[in-house]
Amino acid sequence: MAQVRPMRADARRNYERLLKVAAEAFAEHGENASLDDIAKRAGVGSGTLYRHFPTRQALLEAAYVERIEALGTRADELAKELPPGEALAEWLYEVCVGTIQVRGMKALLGSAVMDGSQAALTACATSMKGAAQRLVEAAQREGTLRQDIEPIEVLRLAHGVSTASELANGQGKHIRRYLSLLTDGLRPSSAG
Amino acid sequence: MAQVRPMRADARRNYERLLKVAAEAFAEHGENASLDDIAKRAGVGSGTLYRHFPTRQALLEAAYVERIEALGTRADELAKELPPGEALAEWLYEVCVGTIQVRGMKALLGSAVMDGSQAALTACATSMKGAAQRLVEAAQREGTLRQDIEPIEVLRLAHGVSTASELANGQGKHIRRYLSLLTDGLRPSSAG
DNA sequence: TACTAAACGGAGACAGTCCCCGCTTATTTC
DNA sequence: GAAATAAGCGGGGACTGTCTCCGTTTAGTA
Repeated sequence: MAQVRPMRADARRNYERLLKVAAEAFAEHGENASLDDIAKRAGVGSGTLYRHFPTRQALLEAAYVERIEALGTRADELAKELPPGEALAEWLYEVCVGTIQVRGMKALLGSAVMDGSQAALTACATSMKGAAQRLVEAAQREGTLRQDIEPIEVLRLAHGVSTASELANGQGKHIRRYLSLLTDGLRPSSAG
Repeated sequence: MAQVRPMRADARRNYERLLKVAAEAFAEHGENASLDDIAKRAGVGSGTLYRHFPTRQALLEAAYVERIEALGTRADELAKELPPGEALAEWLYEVCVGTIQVRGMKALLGSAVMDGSQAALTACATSMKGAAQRLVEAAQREGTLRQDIEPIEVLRLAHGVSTASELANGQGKHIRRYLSLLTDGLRPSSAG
């Protein structure tokens, strides 16, 4: 394997600054924050930005990997603390909250679970899918989640729930409700 | 009431052409089709386009009202043909299909059911919400839909289902499945 | 200190939005 | 039919954003 020579000091510095500024900008203006503006705020030319991050996706991804990987870790914590079904439910809740509250993460998570997206191979995607798989399989073993459903489908449906909650425009106030509608179904409960 | 003087013949002509071209363009390039390009293809200046349709939303709406109102009519047809629960299910399916297949309609339907959107007062929004209300209330009376859910929530959830199906990227192949997951819930069926 | 490859940065080509305002024309009036 | 007029046209241009190219600068090395 070719030895990867370490980044030059100035390059590393710029890279870090760009990431920091980008995270702020995406949080503030959403996924369409101006890239030239991010470069400017980071005190570099736009050429530098595009060299480090060839696409908006790449920058978005880099800016939020940590947060996404934290969701992966969180999945395992929840798996230890709660019974599988509840762990899955709570994890999906936290995923949805992140999706809505951190502007810019929606696009990223979306393309991570999108069939045919190049992003499907990225660290974010891998980490999300891994976490989902562990929780889903556990819940299925436990018998609280139907067998005929794939981990990635659960992620896609969660994304759908985020979309629905977003339309209700309450800073995520409706996530719990819509998630439980999805879990319980739209039919009247047998208890009702 | 002030008498509304009819549009001048040339104005009406341009208006019609713009609508026709816009519907094509949105279908082809999605909701972000270039407006100047639409003007050009319709053989008018961009000023003319912006005079008739001050915002992209306005154009989108005008281009698709008919189709949306057809969905309203369709709701009533289905209500006659099928028992309420099934009518609602089938109608939601058709709504989702439209949302996905006709590029550009997603944004429109989305803002129609979005809380706090100006579009919430438009013809599209009214017609969709009316149709949803009729079907939802019938299904609730019949007892096949839980009582604690609002018509607009059903529309939002359907929009979520469209989003999820879109991520699965099969030209709507997954709509039926995701819609029934929503209807039945994610728990194992009592039959299984 | 001198060399070199890596990295920088910003000008500029391009695409999109949207407004402004001088010009054109459909309609009305006589 | 000609003149008057207001409704409507249209494209130039200011602005914002993307992304590339290439001459210049600089970190790392010997």
